[in-house]
Amino acid sequence: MDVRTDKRSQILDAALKLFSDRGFHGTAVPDIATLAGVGTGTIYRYFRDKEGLVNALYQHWRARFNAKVLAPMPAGLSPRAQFDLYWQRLVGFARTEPIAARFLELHHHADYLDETSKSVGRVYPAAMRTFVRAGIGAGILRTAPPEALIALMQGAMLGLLKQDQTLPGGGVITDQLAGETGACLWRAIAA
Amino acid sequence: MDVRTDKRSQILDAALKLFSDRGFHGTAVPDIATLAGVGTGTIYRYFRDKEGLVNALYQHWRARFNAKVLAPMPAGLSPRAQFDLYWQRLVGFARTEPIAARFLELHHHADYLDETSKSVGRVYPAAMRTFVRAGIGAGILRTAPPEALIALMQGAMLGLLKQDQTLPGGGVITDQLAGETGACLWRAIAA
Amino acid sequence: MDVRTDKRSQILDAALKLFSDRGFHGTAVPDIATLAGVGTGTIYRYFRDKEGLVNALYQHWRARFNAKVLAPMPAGLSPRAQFDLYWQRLVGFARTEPIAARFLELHHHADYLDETSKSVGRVYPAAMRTFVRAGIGAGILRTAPPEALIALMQGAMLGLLKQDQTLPGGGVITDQLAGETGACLWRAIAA
Amino acid sequence: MDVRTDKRSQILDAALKLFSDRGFHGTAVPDIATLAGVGTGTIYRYFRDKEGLVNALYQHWRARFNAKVLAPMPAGLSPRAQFDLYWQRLVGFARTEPIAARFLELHHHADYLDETSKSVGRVYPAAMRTFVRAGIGAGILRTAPPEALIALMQGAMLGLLKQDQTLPGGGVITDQLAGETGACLWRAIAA
DNA sequence: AATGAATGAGTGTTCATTCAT
DNA sequence: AATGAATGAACACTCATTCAT
Repeated sequence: MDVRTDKRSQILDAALKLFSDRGFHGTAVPDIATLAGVGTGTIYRYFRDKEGLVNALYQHWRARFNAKVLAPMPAGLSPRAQFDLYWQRLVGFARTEPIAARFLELHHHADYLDETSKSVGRVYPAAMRTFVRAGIGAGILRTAPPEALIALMQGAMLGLLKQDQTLPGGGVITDQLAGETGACLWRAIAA
Repeated sequence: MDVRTDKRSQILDAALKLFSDRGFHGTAVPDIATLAGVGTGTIYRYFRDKEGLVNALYQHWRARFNAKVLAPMPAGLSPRAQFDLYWQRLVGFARTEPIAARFLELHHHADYLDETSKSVGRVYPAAMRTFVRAGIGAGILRTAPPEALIALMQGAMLGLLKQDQTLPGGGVITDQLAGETGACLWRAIAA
Repeated sequence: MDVRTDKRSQILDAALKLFSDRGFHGTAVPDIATLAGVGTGTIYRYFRDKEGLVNALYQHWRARFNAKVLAPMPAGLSPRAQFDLYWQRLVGFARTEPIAARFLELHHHADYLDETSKSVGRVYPAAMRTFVRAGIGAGILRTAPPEALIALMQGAMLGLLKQDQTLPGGGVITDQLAGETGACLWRAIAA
Repeated sequence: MDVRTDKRSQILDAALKLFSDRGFHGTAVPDIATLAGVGTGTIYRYFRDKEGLVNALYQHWRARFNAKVLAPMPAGLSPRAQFDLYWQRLVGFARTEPIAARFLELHHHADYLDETSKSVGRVYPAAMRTFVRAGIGAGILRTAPPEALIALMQGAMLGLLKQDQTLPGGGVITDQLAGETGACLWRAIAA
């Protein structure tokens, strides 16, 4: 077990939890240290400063999100099956990593994110735009402004997340709920 | 013009702008005073403290939002027309008060909101739930978990708002975009 | 009595004493505040930061020193009388402002001094160089490398100051001591 | 070469350089370790703590200085020749060990020096005092307060050192400059 | 013996809040 | 009523020192 990596991830985990609960400015560095079970100074051995920490955290989770949701699709899937897989991945991420999902949403476009973070953050929206445009062009998706379809797809996920957070402990996004929402969503955007 | 009321709203306006830009913890009280054109101390004549200010602000705008979106519907509207009116009001609020819309979304469920704020914040979700349940019961809306339909309705708006914020100056939610999104949304949730 | 000016000079006085006792890095800002009888935060209302404070202090005292020592000489003085007056001014400054004299010596060429400070700090050495060169050219001062004469003039003062600091409370530089040292010094440098 | 001694002197060398550049409080212990090419913890195997290190350093160099400058004079030298030798030794130390010379000057009377350091530091001034008093008594030096003559002798050296530090790299104290300064100085103090 | 990762007391600085004017 | 200078608690961050390896 690599100790260095170990402490680093303890810090990242603690920061993830606190930042997504209280926001960046609402979280004190010593609180992160305490939750991580390390000394305050230790945080500064792994990250340049508090901003360096959020950025590392953002890049870490945004990259994982991208990897999971934008992984290559198996060839030969029908458009509907493609959509289902995409939706399933999105829901999967939100369910296995609800705190990270909230963190990513909360810190999108924050002004303490550096260029690298912003750049990783642009990957997913860009892929969405490409996907939607292609779908409309191929006559699979409704002929409507891409922004409308994107708003619906992004929003459906946000809507589920928001409700999930309302309940203590979350865990509301059941298979059935996710499936039904996906089905409705497809009906909204399909041609 | 009542001077007292005048200063109070100058403060509320300044706070709205800064809180929605930088968040609660990222905003300094003296900055609010400067932007409002009043002395720092003056803020404490109108509000108990910084938390009192956000709560007043939240309650003010949440109430206006509720009043606008949940206003009584004219009698005799078809379900579809009712939905259109509701959607139109939602979009209307987001377009005439984009900063307030962002503020409300950003501060939903923040831990510095007091019971009154939380209570006002529950009115709209509750109304949505009632509306959706009634719609399903009446066979107008799709037979699906109410949470799914709510997620779609809430989310569609959030999706538009998010894209709007991405662009500098916003203003992207055109009549056409709003209309098309509403139409898709109806298709998603209608029976 | 201008309160603003008052607090500012209390802070400058406290900083002068502590910086010249313990050096820049050895002095904690809260200690300055305590000695000045103000809150810690108050220091930052008058000075950008700790460096801003030392620089203000340095410029203040270096300017006073320059004004006193380099003030225009009455016309018609013999070279010897000119030298005596200059020496008298130098000793006068060291005696009336021993702490400032020590502060100036201690912080000469410190790397936290900004360009303005360095620039004010160059005035006196430059004047010395000019004076010495002119004196040599006029046959009044010994024909020797200017650096040698400057070293002697600067050093004589430093030598007195150093001894003064050794004794508790200082106050050793009596009129007689200053006069004799000046006389010897003149013998060293006169043609 | 004894490894233990070797590391110890690497540390002393690094500390000398940094302390004379940035002062005691301005120098971080890990920086000393890095410059010395040893681990941070190693410093604490050779010295109790940071204060122990400065004190060892001060005592080391003050002792070398004393040994060099106060070494017994060959018998039978004329007063003038004795003075010349003394001055030559002083200049020699400043030229072969400019960093140590600066270090000793900078840390004279610092409050983190312990009794031993202060005691070693008193040897040279005491010897000076004895020498000057004897010279005056013997009619060789000017009849003037000893403090005046000491101030001139100490100061001349300081004056040269100060100018040397002003120039990048130093090395300004040429044989000629040192000789001329010494000659002037003798003129100042000789009877 | 030597290390350097880890620590937490201590630093410089900010900012919510007060209060004399 | 309105102010903004003043405050000190709380923050982000540093660094002398320790200790497991």
